[in-house]
Amino acid sequence: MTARTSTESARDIPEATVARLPVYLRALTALSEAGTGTCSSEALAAAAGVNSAKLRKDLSYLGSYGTRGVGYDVDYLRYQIAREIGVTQDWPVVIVGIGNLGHALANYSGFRSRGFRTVALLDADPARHGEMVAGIEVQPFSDLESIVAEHGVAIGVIATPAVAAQAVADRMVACGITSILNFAAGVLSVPAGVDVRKVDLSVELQVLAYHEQRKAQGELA
Amino acid sequence: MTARTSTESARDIPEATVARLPVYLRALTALSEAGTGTCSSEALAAAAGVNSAKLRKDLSYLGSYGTRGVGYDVDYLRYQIAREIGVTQDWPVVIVGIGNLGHALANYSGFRSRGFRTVALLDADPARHGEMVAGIEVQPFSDLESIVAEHGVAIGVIATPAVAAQAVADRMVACGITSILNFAAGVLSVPAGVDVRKVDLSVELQVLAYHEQRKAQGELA
DNA sequence: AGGAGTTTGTGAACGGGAGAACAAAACGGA
DNA sequence: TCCGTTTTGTTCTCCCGTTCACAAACTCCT
Ligand SMILES: NC(=O)c1ccc[n+]([C@@H]2O[C@H](COP(=O)([O-])OP(=O)(O)OC[C@H]3O[C@@H](n4cnc5c(N)ncnc54)[C@H](O)[C@@H]3O)[C@@H](O)[C@H]2O)c1
Ligand SMILES: NC(=O)c1ccc[n+]([C@@H]2O[C@H](COP(=O)([O-])OP(=O)(O)OC[C@H]3O[C@@H](n4cnc5c(N)ncnc54)[C@H](O)[C@@H]3O)[C@@H](O)[C@H]2O)c1
Repeated sequence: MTARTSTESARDIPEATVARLPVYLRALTALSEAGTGTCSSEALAAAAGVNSAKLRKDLSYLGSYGTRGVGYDVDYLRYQIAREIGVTQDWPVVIVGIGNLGHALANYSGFRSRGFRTVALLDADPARHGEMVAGIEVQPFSDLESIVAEHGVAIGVIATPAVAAQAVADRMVACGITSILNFAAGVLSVPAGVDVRKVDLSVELQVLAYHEQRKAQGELA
Repeated sequence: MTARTSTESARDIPEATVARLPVYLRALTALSEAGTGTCSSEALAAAAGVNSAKLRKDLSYLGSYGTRGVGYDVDYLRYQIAREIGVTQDWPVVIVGIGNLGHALANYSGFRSRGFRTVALLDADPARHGEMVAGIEVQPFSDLESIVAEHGVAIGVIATPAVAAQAVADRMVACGITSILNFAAGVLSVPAGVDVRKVDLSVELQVLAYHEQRKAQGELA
């Protein structure tokens, strides 16, 4: 929006790099827990499953945190990446649609341990209200506005059926949520300034099926 | 492997296009159910949430299934895409790790309706054996080999904790599975010829957090 | 102090995908 | 039959991301 004259970490990081930083972060955490103090770009790249040149270029967008001839300090680099992607702070999250998938998400401990705190579970079905899931009570969807206002929620997760997803997204956007993780099928339309990421398991399986079919065809030749 | 002298559909489709074909397929299904017989690239692109030029280029890799001045026949195009990505046939699938996420996946009807049939639910924990989930009995993980052989399974889904994922993948590969959908964190190492797709929900949230943080920084300036 | 050995950070070449723009083709009406 | 309209299929250009390759920088050993 405005010109970016601020302090450090003001350079804009390529999207492809942003998507890999969490992978590096996880690999560094594993190394740290294993007692490793220092690692080379080669070793970290192997742990993260990427090319080492790509890793070094990715890290170079953050700054020069390595030492030539030595490598990277695991804990220091871990902190720098965590700070850059914003997981040093605590992100309140609401999950809407507590069905099969919503239950699994609510019970997933990996979110909490990475800086995401589920502050509410919402569902439109009155039969679900009051149920305790992972220590949190399922509340009516109509409580969305007050909860978002109270906790300053910026991130919402949609796990409702596809037909309800757009309406849920509209409500979320209206009350100030600016990032949405969507598990429902179909495209969400949201105003500019709101980020949507979509996870579509059917697409993943269908891509696998395509390649599988090609393998089978090849064998006939 | 060998030169590709076979019949039609022998051209190789770009990966980015392959990943979008399932999206077009879903949009076409919705149009068909709404009674639409014909649609333009513009209309279909809007329904799928992509640029119309991109859509036309994607479809051109399959062949010339449209009619200039008219558009595409919805059902005909739907069949052509389904055939190309291999969802006209039935794909048997095994799910390993029937915990929170495994339950949700087993209960998900969207897989069955898109040509994927869950033939077995496997778990290493004896306490889970015999439990019925979505009409299927949870079986011991050691039954993997016989089930894969019996049903000709080519696609496996891993929903175990991260520590077990590599071992599960090794067993899958050893008994002939050549496509894996992995929900566990960390990188899987598999031999060439085996496709792995990874779904990492934490990464998705962290990417959202990164952009969210940048938005917040911008407001201070 | 100096040289050999490592490893980072980055410039440059390369490849693939996105989007604009247009020619070719089909249709409909006169 | 012919012309205007619509929409596809494709070409061309640009941009982003990947990878190679190497100079700069640091450590360690003699
Ligand atoms: N279960 C899976 O493994 C899986 C996999 C891929 C995609 N999905 C998608 O995720 C979504 C949820 O799947 P599921 O299996 O959990 O479905 P589900 O039917 O079990 O749960 C949906 C929940 O959303 C609630 N809901 C419906 N309308 C609502 C509204 N307007 N506001 C708030 N809540 C509402 C329902 O009461 C229900 O509890 C679906 O869109 C599905 O396509 C699920
Ligand atoms: N629940 C979620 O929403 C969610 C989200 C993102 C990622 N994940 C990932 O998905 C995986 C599963 O998550 P979950 O919440 O279902 O965990 P969970 O602990 O509820 O379930 C794991 C299941 O795997 C079984 N298992 C363990 N070792 C096994 C082995 N060697 N062979 C076969 N089965 C084995 C366990 O008995 C258990 O039933 C984890 O890796 C998790 O990080 C889960």
